[in-house]
Amino acid sequence: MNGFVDDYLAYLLARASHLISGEFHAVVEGSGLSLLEWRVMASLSGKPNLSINELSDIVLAKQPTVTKLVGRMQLAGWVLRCDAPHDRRQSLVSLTPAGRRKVAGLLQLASSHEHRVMADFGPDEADRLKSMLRKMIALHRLT
Amino acid sequence: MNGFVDDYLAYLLARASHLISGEFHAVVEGSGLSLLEWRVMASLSGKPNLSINELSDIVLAKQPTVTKLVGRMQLAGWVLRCDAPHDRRQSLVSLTPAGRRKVAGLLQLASSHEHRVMADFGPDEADRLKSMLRKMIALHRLT
DNA sequence: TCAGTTTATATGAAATTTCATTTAATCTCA
DNA sequence: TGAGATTAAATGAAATTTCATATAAACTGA
Repeated sequence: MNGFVDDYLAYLLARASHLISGEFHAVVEGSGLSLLEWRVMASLSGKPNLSINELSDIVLAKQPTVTKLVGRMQLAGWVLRCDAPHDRRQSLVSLTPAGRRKVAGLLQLASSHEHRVMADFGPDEADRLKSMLRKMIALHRLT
Repeated sequence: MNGFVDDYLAYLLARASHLISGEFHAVVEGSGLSLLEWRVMASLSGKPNLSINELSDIVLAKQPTVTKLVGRMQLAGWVLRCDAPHDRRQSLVSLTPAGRRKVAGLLQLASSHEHRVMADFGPDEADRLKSMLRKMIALHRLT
């Protein structure tokens, strides 16, 4: 395919990620969210709230990017900011009811998209892929 | 770790890609290149030239982004543009001698970084990971 | 051949991201 | 306790990316 990049692990990861996420982003954008907004909302969906720093780690974006993104999402009515009880430097972000509703459907769609992607591999092979990725993430974790 | 996103294939791919590329980007940026510039130069390193469209496919960026990126890289003296002999709409990008020199060292470093990453897995397991990624890329190829 | 269509790249304006810095709160320990 | 160090988030300016569209060249079929 592309010479060097065709066999380079970092590139294979980037391209696979780009393609798989890209397929689902058609759905996400159809519902009026950007990739990053979707990631923020999906991350918040299980939890009462997350700080800006936690969010920027999870969504793989820089802190000022997330601060501004959250500002826009707050204007759009999907999230809410409040001060943390024990550390007033932190600003905790949580989903509004509207945000919760908005993300609920997408979570279903994401899950079925994932099933379709994994169906091309055997269930064993798909699990093996996931655990290799988890291992790689754990080994290279920054913290 | 992060609830939903912790078991979601698209996210595992994105995070693994982000971490592995991120490690090497420290090196890349140390040599005065951005991630995208490095991808452009690595892609060109095996070939006489590539068109803007081919490049934007390979480096996973949009066409106007690449047009402007290549403009900046040309000013910096790393690449050159020339018209395609058979289709004058195309603009073919190639490395300058300075660009070729610049990328040569990085290719070495990239390769040894990749070896270090893969060493955490057995050689068989690492190859299995790569071929699963290749298969996934092939199955979801856009063209 | 030439009108209409498609394809490749460029471009301007708007939106987003990033860098560097600031602000404000918390921690540390002499 | 309080001065200095550290941490969390916000901010302004600059750089980059994106969207929509423009431009120009190459096809296509009557």
